[in-house]
Amino acid sequence: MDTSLRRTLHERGMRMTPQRQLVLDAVRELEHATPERICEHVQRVAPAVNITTIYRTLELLEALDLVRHTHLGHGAPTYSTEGHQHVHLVCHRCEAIIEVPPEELTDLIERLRSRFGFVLDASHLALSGRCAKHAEPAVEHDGS
Amino acid sequence: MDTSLRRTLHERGMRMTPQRQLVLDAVRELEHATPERICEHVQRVAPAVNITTIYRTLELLEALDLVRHTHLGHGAPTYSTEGHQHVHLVCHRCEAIIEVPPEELTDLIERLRSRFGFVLDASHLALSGRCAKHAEPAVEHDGS
DNA sequence: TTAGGTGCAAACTTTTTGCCTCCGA
DNA sequence: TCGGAGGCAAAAAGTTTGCACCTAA
Repeated sequence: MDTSLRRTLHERGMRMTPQRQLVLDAVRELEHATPERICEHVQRVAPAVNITTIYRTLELLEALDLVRHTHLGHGAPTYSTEGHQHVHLVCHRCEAIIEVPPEELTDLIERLRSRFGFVLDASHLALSGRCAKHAEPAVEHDGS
Repeated sequence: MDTSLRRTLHERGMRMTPQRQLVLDAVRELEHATPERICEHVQRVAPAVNITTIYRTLELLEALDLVRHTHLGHGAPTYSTEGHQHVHLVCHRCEAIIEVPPEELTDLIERLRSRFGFVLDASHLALSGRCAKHAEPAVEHDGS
């Protein structure tokens, strides 16, 4: 399955290791997992794996574009893979997260690419705003 | 200028204080400032103000919808106000940030509101992806 | 036999908490 | 004089670094 990972690593003088495979697997299985959670997951199979290795491996996998991280609200970032495609609408009044299909962004993606040459990563995007329940602002801004 | 802030606080049994005014002013002046930078800025005028107060005040102002935070890349979040309107395209291969006018999002905002009741906060949005220079992925994903 | 990779411990950065004091309504 | 607010110190959370050891090429 990860022949291409092994090859990519080898091309760069790096090695495929059980730890790297386990971390990648964990990211794929968990989706939106923090380094902490990934570590716990990996340690169920290989208890000796250290959280330092998790961080180092996540950094590596991200540099190889195999995983990506997002800040959903406060706290630790969450990691996911391209396979996990959707957009997150994060309410900044409550902690609600609405997942919507990436098709909502098709037009925007096209526009950003043609105008700015920017390739939007729609595989896991977090957009902040207010959910239906909290649509009204907390403070009315008057003209004073 | 911040009569409305004073009133809002009072309605909730809270008080207007010099610290709160200074933090709000700092966020407005600096734009995209980290808590650290805001603290330094405030301390130029009032050296005794503690970073704890910065954090507490930012949390308060955010709850009142007067400021908002965004994660631009790694590291500490940055705070800004509604007055600072634009969208950030953050390249996750380099640290480049392209600022584009919020009008690019008009359609999306409409769609999210009508379909999901979600009010997107377009005042300072960070979209991650790859800039023109880094448009090609680091690893070619083959079918193997 | 050499360089990459890992584990471990410690350092570091960023944020939160507890507690005491101060102060305005 | 009561409760909100801020300062200070310590703790907690999250991440990085230094270093020794191990191992696959």
